[in-house]
Amino acid sequence: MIGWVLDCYADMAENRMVTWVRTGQGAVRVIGDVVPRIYVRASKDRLEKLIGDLALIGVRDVSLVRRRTGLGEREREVLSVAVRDYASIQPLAMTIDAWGDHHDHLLYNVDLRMDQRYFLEKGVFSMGMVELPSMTSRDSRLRIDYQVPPLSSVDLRVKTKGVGIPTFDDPIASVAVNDVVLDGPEGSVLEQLQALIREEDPDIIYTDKGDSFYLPYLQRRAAEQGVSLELGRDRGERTSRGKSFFTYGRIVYKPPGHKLRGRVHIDRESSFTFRESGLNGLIELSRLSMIPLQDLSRLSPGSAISAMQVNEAVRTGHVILWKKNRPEDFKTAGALIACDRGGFIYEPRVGVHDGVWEVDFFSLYPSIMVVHNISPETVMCPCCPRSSLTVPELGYHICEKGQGLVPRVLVPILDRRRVYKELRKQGGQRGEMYDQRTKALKWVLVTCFGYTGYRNARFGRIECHESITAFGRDILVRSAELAERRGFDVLHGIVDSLWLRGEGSIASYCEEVSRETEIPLNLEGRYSWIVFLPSISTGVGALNRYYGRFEDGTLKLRGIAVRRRDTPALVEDLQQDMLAHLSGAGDTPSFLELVPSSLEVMDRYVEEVRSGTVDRGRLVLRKSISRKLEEYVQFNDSVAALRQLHDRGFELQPGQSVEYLITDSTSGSSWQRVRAAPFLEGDERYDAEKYVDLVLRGAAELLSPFGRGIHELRARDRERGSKHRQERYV
DNA sequence: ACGGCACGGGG
DNA sequence: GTGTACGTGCCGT
Repeated sequence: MIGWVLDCYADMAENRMVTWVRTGQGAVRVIGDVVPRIYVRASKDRLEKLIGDLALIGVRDVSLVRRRTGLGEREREVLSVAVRDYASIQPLAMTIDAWGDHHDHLLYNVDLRMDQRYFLEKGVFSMGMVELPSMTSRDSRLRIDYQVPPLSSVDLRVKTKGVGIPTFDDPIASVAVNDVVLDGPEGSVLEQLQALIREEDPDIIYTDKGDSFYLPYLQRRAAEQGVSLELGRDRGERTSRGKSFFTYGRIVYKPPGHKLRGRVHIDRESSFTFRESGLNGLIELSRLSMIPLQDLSRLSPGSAISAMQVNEAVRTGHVILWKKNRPEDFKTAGALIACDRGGFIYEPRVGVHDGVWEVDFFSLYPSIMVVHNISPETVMCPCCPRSSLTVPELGYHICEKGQGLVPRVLVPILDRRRVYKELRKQGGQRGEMYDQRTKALKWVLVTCFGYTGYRNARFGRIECHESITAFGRDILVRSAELAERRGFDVLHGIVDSLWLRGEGSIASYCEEVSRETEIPLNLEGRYSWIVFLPSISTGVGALNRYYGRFEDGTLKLRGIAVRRRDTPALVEDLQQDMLAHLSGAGDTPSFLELVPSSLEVMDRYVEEVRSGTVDRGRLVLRKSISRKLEEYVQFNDSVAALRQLHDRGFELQPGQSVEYLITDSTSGSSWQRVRAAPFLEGDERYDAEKYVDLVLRGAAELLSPFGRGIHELRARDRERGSKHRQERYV
């Protein structure tokens, strides 16, 4: 019988691996074994002593084997220690670790995932095809035209009885499974739900906020009603702990995961990869990283690339150094940053420009890593001190002898992304599927660069990060020079993109640059017009704030309010409406002609705000919080809203968002100043003048290069106000 | 004037 | 298990 690997996890009590395989006849549970091994590197004498010491505490299944303990190194003798009890891996490692320090010995393969160990040993992988009952692989990980498993799914939606923020004490109002709505007495709803899930037997259950609220809520209600609720195919949920952590330059909150057994729970809210690239994106990354779908849905693309690197290392005879250091030590700035000047930026020419070409490199940073063989073991490798391959500006030499781990992992990813893009262009029913795979791979590629500079990454190294950005700057500068030589005017350039104006052949320019740099430079499009915005503080070109209209009519917007998460719907709508108005222009003169009339769009918004009739929901601001209420040292709108929530017994974790309406922006009292969104009833007075100012700012952001900055628009507003008053008196 | 605080990026 | 550093702008004191 043939099936697909749906899920895999360790049964810690029995020291066995449980794999769920989806066959034509449904899902089958397969029990398997893997003996986890940890490895110790030490001097010969020390290893002899370790063998004796381990025997004293009852660990006798040890042997000397040959493995690579570092990238680019030859195999050496290490001690392999079999750990029969899955729960003892960490404790045993800590015991051994405590017997000496890192001068005496180093430990390896301590913190590998159990599913990863199992898959690597069996030669199978998540979402791959296997033959039962032997669990032998009938699939190949890097196949492009793989057969996608026929997964069935249901959508689970829960409604609670109660007002404001739902709590575990609210009874269930209704539960919907796809289109079937279950309501009535709570106990009966839960029993019907159980029966329905058993009958439908879906492979995937989709929820929104299933992790952060609804699954634990349903369990709690079931316990309260004295009924049992089992949403998986086997008993028990695999839960983890919620956490706030620092990433992407800010704090985010990750709720505890609620993973089912034998069925996959995907919480759309807590799955970045699903949101960005759908089920096909998840499946693609699950196959490549060998991380089970359900786990992967809760991980970042960075974890996926990291897993791919670990897998590649293990397959090529490496053992993986134990990462004990947890991320409490933040980077001490200084020397590191001095070397790293980030991506190169041409100062944009502020204002509107027409007939502008935009060209972008295809996955610039990952391509650089491949073309220039950048990897932790290849940059300043000990084997090629006189290598002719060097990094611009920095002079680091790069290994000439072999391809590094990072490029080895990247090549198939870049190839796949290119092929999927081509397949998508050919059209057909599978277009959407290829598109999703492309998006998933794109994210993996983006984070791969970030990981090289991440101190907690397994294969990170700051010199790699520096080298990549140095090559990037060099490539962009050379490309800009080539453009100028062909008579193009370089209006703006940032990291992997250039904006050019001129009469030359853009196609042959792209060809030339692609040939010279060995990295494809693609034409993103031609703008009818594009506006580069100034920085308010410095007045000169802002790097990443622009909006433009492509010749096919689509808009490209960066860095302006519509793109920000904290912008209220009102201001977002304002900018969209103004942009729609401006997109009627086809060139610079007609654009400038439309600027005055675009202010009429703004005027309508101002009037609506002052009339007091704006739907309160459109005025809600959302801010993510970086700390707990008591840790804030400065009073502001968010803190006011947090206090309100606190007063009513709700606490938010760092990384969660707070939403509120501004009711009196000048008030020092929390309840006067804002109204937290969960307590909104829809008829409260809002601070109209505050919102008028937000509208003016939204408009000024777009029009500041055209004599309509915030000061001008405020003055105009005051003037119109006094004119209105005069008219009324006349 | 200055520190506290939050946001974006890429398709 | 969690990409980086940085520019930017608003707000409160």
